[in-house]
Amino acid sequence: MITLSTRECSEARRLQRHLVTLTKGHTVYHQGDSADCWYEVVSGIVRTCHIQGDGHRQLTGFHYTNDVFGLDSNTYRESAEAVTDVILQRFANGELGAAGRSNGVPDRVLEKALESARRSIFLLGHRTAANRMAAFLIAVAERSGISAGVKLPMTRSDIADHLNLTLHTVSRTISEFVRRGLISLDGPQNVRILHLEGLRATAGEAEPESFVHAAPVPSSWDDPCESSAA
Amino acid sequence: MITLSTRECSEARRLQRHLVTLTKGHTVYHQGDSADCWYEVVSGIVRTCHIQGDGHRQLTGFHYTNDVFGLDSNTYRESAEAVTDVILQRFANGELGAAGRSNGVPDRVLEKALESARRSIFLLGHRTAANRMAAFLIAVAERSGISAGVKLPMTRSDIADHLNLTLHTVSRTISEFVRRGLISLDGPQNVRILHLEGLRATAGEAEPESFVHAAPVPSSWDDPCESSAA
DNA sequence: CGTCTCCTTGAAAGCGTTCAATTACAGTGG
DNA sequence: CCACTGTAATTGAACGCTTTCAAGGAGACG
Repeated sequence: MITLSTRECSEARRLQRHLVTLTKGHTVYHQGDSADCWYEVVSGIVRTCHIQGDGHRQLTGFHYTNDVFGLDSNTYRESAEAVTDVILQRFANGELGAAGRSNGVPDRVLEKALESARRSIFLLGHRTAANRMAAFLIAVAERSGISAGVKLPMTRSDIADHLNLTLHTVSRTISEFVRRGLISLDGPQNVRILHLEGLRATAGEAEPESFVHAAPVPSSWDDPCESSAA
Repeated sequence: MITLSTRECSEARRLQRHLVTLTKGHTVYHQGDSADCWYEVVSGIVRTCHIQGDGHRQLTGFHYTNDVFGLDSNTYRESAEAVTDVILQRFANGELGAAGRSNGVPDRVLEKALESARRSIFLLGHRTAANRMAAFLIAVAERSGISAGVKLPMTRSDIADHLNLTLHTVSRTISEFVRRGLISLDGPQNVRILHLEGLRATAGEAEPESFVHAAPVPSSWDDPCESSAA
């Protein structure tokens, strides 16, 4: 199921590997727990949540099949919960080096985690509710294969906490997309994308034709002093 | 000085390593360039910016001494620019494996990048302008050592694009903090933190227990820091 | 001294939140 | 089968924060 290079496979063999099954709504680990394992999703969806001091919940990611989560150094700074029934593969962290947990996690796993974090940053960077919601739908659609329908097994509240909006705004925005003919709904969880280009434009990711590559910054970096080290 | 383990050092020796010097405002690389190097900041501050299709600029991070940036797989999805005069150490990516660039980047570097990405997510997850601005000031202060004054070499516009606000809101929020006695300014770039606990509370990161000003927050903070809780 | 860039501030408009009510639906027990 | 219950989703209306539009000020530099 999991695709690792041969080198990574031999590394992984040294780790304790377990399959974990959880039903919808249950917790994989809590924020503040000792972070001695990380996980890869075999099937289902997991959400990672960070609770701030004032009680605000921030959803730092939805993790689908082959995604990894739980790569924290000391204690988990977010909790992880099953959005659907899930099967996970658990990996033990190597013993803590001087720099904290470091050994035993293959490069590719860290890269995937970094990739995932970046997706969240780009999502949150969109300005308006419609921007963020459209970008989110596109992201979910791309993960599921754009094909026909997109499933949203998470609640509106989950989406809201992921996009830093309220569930009301999420609901209203989805309704607005339906009115505009961008998508249609078959129940709250089943979305059909009718007009992908329109969604892309709404997300702010379409090229407005008008400007090619507005990068007036001079690339004056060929000449600066450059010296090789050690 | 870069601190790497002996194993990482031997790995790093296989890489091409160069020192790069850039003056304020110049570009390290552009979004869309082929991503064949990553960088570590030796001195100064670098910002990484992502430009969306509609022209909106998102600032994905400020990178201080010892921070790394530029760890992209194929082409850079953000550009990197010098906020101040900077000295960087450039590392060549290993040759591209089947999974894209993977070899040659030590675990610790990927971990630092992941850490950095998470900080951005947590920042953007704060709800209001005051929340995000306070959290940003605290983050910058912690990086610089809380000590006395905090320097903000980046422009208000940079901060705005990092927190997903407008420069007007950033400016107004800073002014409000001054009015409330949380900070004082000595020129736009020099901040002195007068009431760290108040800032923490504003960021939403204080425990609800220590919430004294639950409701109104009048502008009677004029008196500098003193007993906030009990 | 003029120009430039950056920062600050006022006023009005727009958008998202908050408060509040209604609807839809799954599960449960009569 | 149907009422009852609880959770999730939708929608309306008013409020308020952030943006937008507009103007003015503070330094740096030639």
